[in-house]
Amino acid sequence: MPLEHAILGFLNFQPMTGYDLKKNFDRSVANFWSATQSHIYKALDELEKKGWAESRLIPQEGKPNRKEYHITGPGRVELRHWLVTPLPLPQVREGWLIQLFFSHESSNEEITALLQSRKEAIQTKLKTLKESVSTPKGTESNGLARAHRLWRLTLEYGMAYYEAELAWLDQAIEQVRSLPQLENK
Amino acid sequence: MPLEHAILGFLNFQPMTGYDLKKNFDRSVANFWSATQSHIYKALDELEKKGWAESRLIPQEGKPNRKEYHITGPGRVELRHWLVTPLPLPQVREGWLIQLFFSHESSNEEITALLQSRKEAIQTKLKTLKESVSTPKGTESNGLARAHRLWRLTLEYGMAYYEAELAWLDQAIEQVRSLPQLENK
DNA sequence: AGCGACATGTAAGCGGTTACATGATTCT
DNA sequence: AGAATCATGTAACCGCTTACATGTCGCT
Repeated sequence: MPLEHAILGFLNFQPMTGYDLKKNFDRSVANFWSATQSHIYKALDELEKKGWAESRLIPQEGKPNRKEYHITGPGRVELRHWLVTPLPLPQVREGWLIQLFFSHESSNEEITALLQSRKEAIQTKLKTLKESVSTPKGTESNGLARAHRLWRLTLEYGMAYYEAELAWLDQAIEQVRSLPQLENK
Repeated sequence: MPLEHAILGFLNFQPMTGYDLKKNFDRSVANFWSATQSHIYKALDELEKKGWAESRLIPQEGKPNRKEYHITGPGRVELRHWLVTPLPLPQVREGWLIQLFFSHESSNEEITALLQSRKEAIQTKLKTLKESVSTPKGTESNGLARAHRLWRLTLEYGMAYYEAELAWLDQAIEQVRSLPQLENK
């Protein structure tokens, strides 16, 4: 389960509360894995049950108490093991391809509009990705070079992916324009 | 919900049982949307509740009875509407990018092996896609040209996607090889 | 004798989302 | 006065998967 292991990954860096984790998710891995607060809290319970993390209460004044989780020995072992174990390719699930597939009764213009709207959505996604890669947040100090380059790689993956899709969309829009029109209707 | 609408798409072509639908899913859209039998039966119940499909029992001898579903008027309206309504981009969820992101404590060799194994998985996926595009199953007769070309487009999307990922993988493997090694360990 | 095609479903569980609930402090 | 930040969770639901259950016919 990537969520649990992502949490372990963060805890391996430093102890955190569920709240801290949420912020870290949003800041660093939201591009390829988002998590809701409630989901994170559930996962933390699970991690504690499995003995991969432990929590301790840190009382605070004026603010709610912190329930800080830290990774355990077995947690580190598990994390290291998971990190080098290839994940199976999950089932592809692209609803909009279903639309395209069954669009033979739509007009060429309707299909083009559908593809065009997807193109715009992808373009804005690509734009925000490009912005986040050009603003290197965080202190790029001493030992971080390695982690930083891996982080960049994940961003580059996203960009390559979106750019490939845009190229396909352009070509698909061209093809749809020259499709034989429907007879009936 | 793409599953329900995919079923409507098939029923719009001709009346079918859950069993027939499963076969059609496996044959034609499995590349981008797979469905289990149990899931299809549930969705058919739903469709009937919503009035988008109706069933009738066709007794058979020697074989189990067929419960054949056909699309209704409102079902057709719904399908046409859904087909031209852009879907929101779903959350990206790539577990293996989580692995890459947290791999800064793995050795360069371990990271390369991970990417390499993904490369092989993608290559076999691409190969089967290429095979299915070169064996044009089904009668390519008169009115099918339009539907057939849309089907081809979906396959081309898959191929473009996998090829882009392979290109990225090659480049990523190169980069990882030249990463500064870990100090500690 | 055993497997695959034909045909229908139920039940349990899992990963994830959305909505709800609470409450002090600090900044605008 | 109102919003944002800090901080924790529960409950309900949803889409989907996996496992289970049943039974005939025809082919090898």
